[in-house]
Amino acid sequence: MKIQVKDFHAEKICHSGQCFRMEPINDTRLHFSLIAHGKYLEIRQETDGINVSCTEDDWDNIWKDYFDCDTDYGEIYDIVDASDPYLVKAVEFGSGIRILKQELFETIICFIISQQNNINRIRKCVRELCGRYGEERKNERGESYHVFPSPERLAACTEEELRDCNLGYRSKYIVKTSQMIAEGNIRLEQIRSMPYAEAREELMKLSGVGIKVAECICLFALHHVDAFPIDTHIQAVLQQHYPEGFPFSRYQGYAGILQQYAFYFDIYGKRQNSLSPLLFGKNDL
DNA sequence: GGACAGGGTTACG
DNA sequence: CGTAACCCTGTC
Repeated sequence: MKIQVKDFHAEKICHSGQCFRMEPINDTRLHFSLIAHGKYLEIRQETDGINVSCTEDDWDNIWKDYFDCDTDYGEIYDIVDASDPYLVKAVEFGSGIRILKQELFETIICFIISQQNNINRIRKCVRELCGRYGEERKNERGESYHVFPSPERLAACTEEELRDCNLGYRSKYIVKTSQMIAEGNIRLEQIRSMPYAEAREELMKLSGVGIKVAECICLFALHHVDAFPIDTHIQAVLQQHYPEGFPFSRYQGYAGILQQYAFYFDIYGKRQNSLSPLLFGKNDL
């Protein structure tokens, strides 16, 4: 099914570090698979939108919102301070990145895994976790895929079992956090309806969730767009380009999105950076 | 081939 | 409140 949508760059989204179950198909740069909400989706990049492998119903009920398609990301360019060359460049470089609305439990676990870790390895860990503990299903072509495991399933794992997924010391956090959620001590339903500050505070009660991970969960699952996770990259950016402080008040309602663009620019924008398997550019579709 | 770092958090002192 | 320790793998 063909979807007309502006400012949608599948490849950049895939590598932006906010999601870990979207992958290139056959190392292409235009064709991607994604597993979420128990479903398998393929996305093909077109010049004026994307082609998706789902029914119209699923697009309307699931994916449209998942990709935040009701938000006009073109607005971002208009509100960025034209006299801030760093941000102008970052936003230009990251154009087409959207902030996804991912599932809460999955996002919690993925970002616990993300600490002291890099994107490729996070992907590998998550793939392993899903392969072992996620329910198996078949896509339209009869190929099997695994959905993200339930809190109950992960709560039943021992720390040692999870270590086999190369999770290291994070295994303990994942068992504990899954147990807290499965036993109902922390209620995800409630967190979903909380305002940003409250949700962040509640998330930090989970084992292995500190301020940075909580901010990531707020931004990439709960769509609190003022969340502003500060990792080592962003820390360096703030020090280098905003010694007087980042103008948060100017960018209310956009801080998280700008953070994501800055993060992406910092990782891939410098060409000599070996992390970058590809050279992205503005006209690089 | 060993050392180091990779989107931090916890548990100490 | 600052800082070591946590685990593993890809990279140089």
